[in-house]
Formats: sequence, C-alpha cells, structure tokens
Amino acid sequence: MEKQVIDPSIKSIPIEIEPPKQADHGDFATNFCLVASKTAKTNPRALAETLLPAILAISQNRHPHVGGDPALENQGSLNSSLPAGEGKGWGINTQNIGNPETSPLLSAEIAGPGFINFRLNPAWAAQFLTEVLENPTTFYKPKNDNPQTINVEFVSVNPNGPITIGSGRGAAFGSALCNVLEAAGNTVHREYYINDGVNSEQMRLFAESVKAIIEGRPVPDNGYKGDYVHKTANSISTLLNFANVNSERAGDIFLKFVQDFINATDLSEYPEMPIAAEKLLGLAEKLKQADALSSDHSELELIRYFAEGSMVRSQSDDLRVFQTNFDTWFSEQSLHDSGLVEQELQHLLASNVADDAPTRTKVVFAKGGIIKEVLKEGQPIDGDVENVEGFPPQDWGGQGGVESPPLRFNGEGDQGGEVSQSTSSTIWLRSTKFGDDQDRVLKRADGRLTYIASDVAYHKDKFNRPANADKLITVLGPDHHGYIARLTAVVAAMFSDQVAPLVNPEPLTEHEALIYTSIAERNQCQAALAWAKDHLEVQIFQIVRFLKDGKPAPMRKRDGNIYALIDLINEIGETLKPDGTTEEKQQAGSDVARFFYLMRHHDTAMDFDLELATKQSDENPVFYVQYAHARICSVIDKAIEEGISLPIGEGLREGSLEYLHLLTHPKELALILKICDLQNEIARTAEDYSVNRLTTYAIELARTYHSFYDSCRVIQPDQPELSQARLALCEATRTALQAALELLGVSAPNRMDRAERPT
RNA sequence: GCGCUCGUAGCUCAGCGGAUAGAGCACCAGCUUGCGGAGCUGGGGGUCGGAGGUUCGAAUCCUCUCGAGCGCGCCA
Repeated sequence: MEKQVIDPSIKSIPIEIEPPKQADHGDFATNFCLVASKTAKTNPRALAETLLPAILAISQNRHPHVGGDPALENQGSLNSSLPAGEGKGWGINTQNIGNPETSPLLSAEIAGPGFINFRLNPAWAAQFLTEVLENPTTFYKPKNDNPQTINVEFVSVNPNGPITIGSGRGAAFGSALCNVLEAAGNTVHREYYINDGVNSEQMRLFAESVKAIIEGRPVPDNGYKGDYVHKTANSISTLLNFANVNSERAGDIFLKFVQDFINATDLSEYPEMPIAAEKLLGLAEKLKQADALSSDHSELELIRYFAEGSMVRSQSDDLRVFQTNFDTWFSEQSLHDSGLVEQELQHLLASNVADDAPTRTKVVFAKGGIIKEVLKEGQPIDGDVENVEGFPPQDWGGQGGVESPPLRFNGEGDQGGEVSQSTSSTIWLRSTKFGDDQDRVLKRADGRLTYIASDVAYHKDKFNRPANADKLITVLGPDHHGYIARLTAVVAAMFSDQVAPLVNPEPLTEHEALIYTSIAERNQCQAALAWAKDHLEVQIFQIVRFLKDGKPAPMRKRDGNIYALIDLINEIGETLKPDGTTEEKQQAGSDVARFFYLMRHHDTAMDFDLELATKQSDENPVFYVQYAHARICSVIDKAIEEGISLPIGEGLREGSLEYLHLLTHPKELALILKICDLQNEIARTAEDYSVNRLTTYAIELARTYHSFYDSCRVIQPDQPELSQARLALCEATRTALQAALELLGVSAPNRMDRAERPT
C-alpha cells in the first residue's frame, strides 16, 4: 500500500478522547477523524484508516505507567492519563495489540462514520491505583499551568438576622467552589463582607425594631419581628437595666466579660472575632460613660452595636456548623473609619469619572445591548431625598458632616472633607461610561455616602486579599441580579486611569457623544470596562423556593416568618439521629442540607421540599454515597481481620501492589476508570463553577462501587493475591469518595447506623 | 420594556457538538447456606416546549416563538 500523506495542518486540531455512552463502543473513543477530515481534505473514515497505523509508530513497547503521554500532554486532563494507540492494521475488525501484561490497549477499531474506539487493557489501567494509594491527598488534583490567586466573597448578608435557608445555598455553593478552585491549584481567599455601614437604612430599622421591643412599643412599619429579634431585645434589655441601676460598674463588668471571651478564643480560627469584639468593646466603653444612656440617640447606637455584634457572632457560628469558613470577615464601616472611602471618592473625582454636575445620564438599551437612546436628566434641586422612605432621618446622624459616627476605634477616620461637607451637590459616579444603564449616586446632597461609595473602596481593597489577586469572584443571591452592571462599572471606574486605552480611531457616534467627551475618553473607558469584566466575576445563584405542605412558603426576615439555616440543620439531625449528640445531629443535618443544595446547578431555581429534607431524608442520595464509604471501611476492617494486607500510605510495602494486574473484570475496570475521572471532573468544575457536577460524580462513583461489590467478592482467603488487589481497589475508591465528599463539605463516615425498617 | 434563568420519563432532576438521550423516586419481576440488602440485576415508560438555522452530526450552538420564575431604588 502506498504511504499516505496527511495534511500537517491537522496537528493544530485538539484531540478529544471520551468514554462513549455505549459500552460496546469500547472504553474510550475519539472523534478526531470526524473533526479533522475537512482540514485534512479527506473523508473521516479514510483519515482514520490512514491515521491508525501512523499512530502506531509512536509507542510499540510502552511500559505500563500512569501519567502523561508527551504526545497528548497538551490535549486535556483526562487524555493525559490515557495511552496512545498502538498496533498493526486497521479496519472494522478489532485488532489485538501488544502483549497482555504490559500493553495499554487490548484493541483499537474504526467504527461508525469515523470514530476510533479503544479498549483498554485492564491490567495496565490498574496501575493507576498505585498513584492513588501512594498519593491519596494529591492524585485527584489536576495540573494547573496557570494558577491564579482568587478572592471569593460569598454569603455577606446583613448583620440583622440569622443565616436563612435562602442564604444557605450561597454558603454551600461558595464554600464548595472555594474548595474546588483550591484543589485545582489556585490560591483562594474566602471572604465575608459585613454590611455594617452606619448609613444603612436597613440596619437603622433593625436597631429601631429592637429598641421598640425593649420599650414595649410596637415595632415600626416594615420593621423586624422575628423571634430572634425578641431574643436579642431581651438580652440587651437585661444589660440596660443592669447598666441603669449600676452604671458606674456595668461597663467594667461587661468589658471584662468581653476581654475574657476574646482571650479564650483562638483568633486564627475565628477571623470574624475582631469585628464582633470591636463592636462589643465599643459597647462596653459606652457603658462606662455614666451619661451614655441619658440620650435617646446614644441608646439607639448602643442597641445597634450590641445587636450587630451578636448577629455577626451567631452567623459565624451557624456557618461553621455548615462547614463554611472564611479567611476574612470584612467590615464595611471600617472602610469609612479608615478614610478609604473618602480617599477613593477623591480618586474618582480626579479621574473625571465622578463629578457633581446636576445631571444624570440614562441609557436605554435595545435588545442585544445596543444603545437605543441616551437621556440627560436634570437633577431636581429639592425633593429627591425626601422621596425616599424614612428620610430625612430623625434621630440618626449619618457621616460626612451631619454628625460624626457614634464611636471610633481606629483613630480619626473622619470624612476627609475636601468635598462638600454638608451641603448642596450630589456626587455622581458616571457609570454610564462603563456600560451601566444609569449614573449612580456616590454621595447624597446631604453629605451621606451611599452603599456604592463603600463598594468602590471595598473592591479596591479586596485585590489585596490574596496579595495582588488576579481575580475577584462575588457570589450573590438572585435579588442582586441588577447589581452586576453597576458593580462592574465601579471596578472599571476605579481602575480607569490604570489601563491602556483601546486603539479605536472611529469618531464618536451620536449616542457616544452624549456619554463621552472625546474619542480618547471612550477608548479609555471601554478598555477599563473590559479589564473589569476580566477581573470581577459575579456568580448569581438562583432562587430557592421552599415548599411546606406542598405549598410555597414565604421567607421574609422582617415579618418574622423566617427559617434559619441552623434550624433546618437541627431538624434534619433530630430526625436522623434522635439519640445522637448535638454534634452528631448537626453533622448529619449539615451533610444532608449541603448535598441537597449542591445537587442542582447554582444558576437554576430549585425547590427545597422541607418535608422531604426533614422527614423522609433517608431518601436523600447523600446516604447512598456515604453508605458506599461506610461499606468500604467495613470491608477493609474485615479483610485486615482475615489477614489480607492493605498497602496504603506509609505502610506501603514493596511489591504489595504487584497483583493489580489481576483486576481484569469489567466492573473492576469501570471502577478504576471512574476513580481516574475525578481529576478531570475537578478541572472542569474549576473552569465553569458547576459544583453540582461533583455530587453527580460522587453518586456515580458510589454506584460503580456498589455494582463492583455485587459482582466481585473482595475477601477470598483461597485467593490471597486477588483479594489483595481488590482490597487496594476498595481503598482507592474510598480515597476518591472521601476526596469528592470533602470538596463538597460533606462528611465521609466510617460507619452508618442502620435505618429502622418499618415492618 | 430591558436583562438573567429554566422548559428532558408520571414526579424530582443529570447530561463536554457525537453513535441507541440517562439516574433517583414511583410501578413490575428477580438476586444473599459469602466481605454492611441504606445494596445489586432486569423491565415498562421520551415528538429533549415549538419552528427555523449552523454542522458530516444538535437536548447541547445561533435566531425567532410559546410558557414559567426572578431582577431592574439617592435600599443594602
């Protein structure tokens, strides 16, 4: 036969190798010939027939090993652990290849329109187990050629109530995402943003609600009414009574209490402590001032500090139970106190992306993000503030000039004061220059700063955690969808003076002329926007609808109809482990809730059936997975009792893995391949953040094991070599299961209590 | 109006442009003188909302359309 010449340009086409859905199509298949046929200027089948023998020349005598084939190294993670095809001949008929002990492949064949199907040599594939057993904590971590430092902010609810089951989804997703990003070789910083700015209307309302309860008045309209509000009010009430009766000593006593508490706490494990402690210490200082309680104003501050501090504490306690931990709890107010907000505001003004001109630009977009209309609105001189609910505040001083914030712990930290201290002009962020649909207020005419102003400083500061962070990921709830554009605009505006402008000599369009003053400005701003989109990724998780008695249950903090995450955890735990310790109950509850949240893609709405989660929770797939783990542990224990050695970790004995080639059963091969696949799943998850993939993987791995277990008896005293090989497979499976569950934040129990079966 | 998301088995949902679209629950029939039966094996069940388009090939990508959910504050 004549030697075929293949167009060399097909070298640039990526090779994809996947396990086919049909088992009789082999263990792996590649569609390369289908993809490359056009480039190669031939039909797929002919290309396959030419290519197969050409591939053969690469590796006639491969040694069995696990790891990358240099020829395939750059083609993707799964592929790198696969062998290259080798053999003679081609055609529809299966070709047997190499010798049965060491050849990677049993066969390779051309099928269908031009697929090449590979059948692995199980004995060769089993060598992968050596890798697993020798490196149980790293075998599943994919190679990462471009490791990044990433700040991930998630949960970040207001300190005015417990973590709800709604926020629970963000906690589960965010924490699991961090785990996966880390496993994929990145450096991750977990961050919680405490919305404790003294300007916050919501927090003021919260404090006023607590105060009303203390004083026996009805809470304000739209105020907070839940049980926890009363609980907080009661403890403050006790404190206040004590302080009033014994004001000269109350502060000292409370101060000592707080300090003892702090001293007894390992701060490295409780990163939120400085914030909560700061608030509580502030409260103690207040109590020490004899006249502190004389004015209504101060008492509200005091109540607010206590309420916020205790809420932050209880939130962090609940999250810790939920296997959700943070490196940094960041206080919004600290940005004001340190002057960073004012500093960044000046920066924006200096960069000409913010000003106090009395107009606002609004952009109307047509479908596809095309600008349809640009409107310039004049700013009402009066009345714009009064339209806002609750304004002007009667008894609450804001910052920036009306009054100083009530307490200071970080020295001066006042508002700087170069911009209008207390009067007249609203300061606008010209966010329409950065793709937002309207300009945003940074500073109100009365001098108070908006939430966006904090955001500017916050996002700049965030890039320091980790140092010189490559990327910020912010996980937000479904009600924050409209926030993406302005947040991106904020980041773009902040760095607008630091990026290279686009090169675009096109004159300004009619619309652009209303937004930008020059071509240069447009090119600068659009470059900044591109930079921002590149460095800030907002991940929205969709709504969780809670079903109680089959009907949607409303979930609002303010009307008290609230369902706390910790209550859900406790209820599930109570059902599952009625005789367990609190810790055991919460572990079980957390496991079920986390798995439940993580089973669905974060960006799709999900129903959370409260009956199912609490009452019928043994139907939850998490038990299926955990049962597989417990079962393996049991088998291993039993095997060791029977004198079968298990080669793991430091006890790895030379030669003890020499029988792995006996693992030739189809179920054994399937299990080995599934374990091998974990690395690939993690790599993909780190790319597209679809953490739910790992729950699916865990279920499939468990199923593959159960199926193997049913077909292949592990402990067979008359076949010690096979037993040992299968035991190694069991341990490798256990290791992979444990790794997957750990990433999900779900425990991998060594044993599980049998459920009581109704008779 | 604009934006985001979803529509796949009776129900809840998986599904990386590939070959005959999968799992759990529910239903039916089996499996243990053997390592945990919370398990395994098999079966019935589908116009992947609809219509076009791109492609050798579409549940997957594009456009349109129908239906459902959510979001668009000088709130945070």
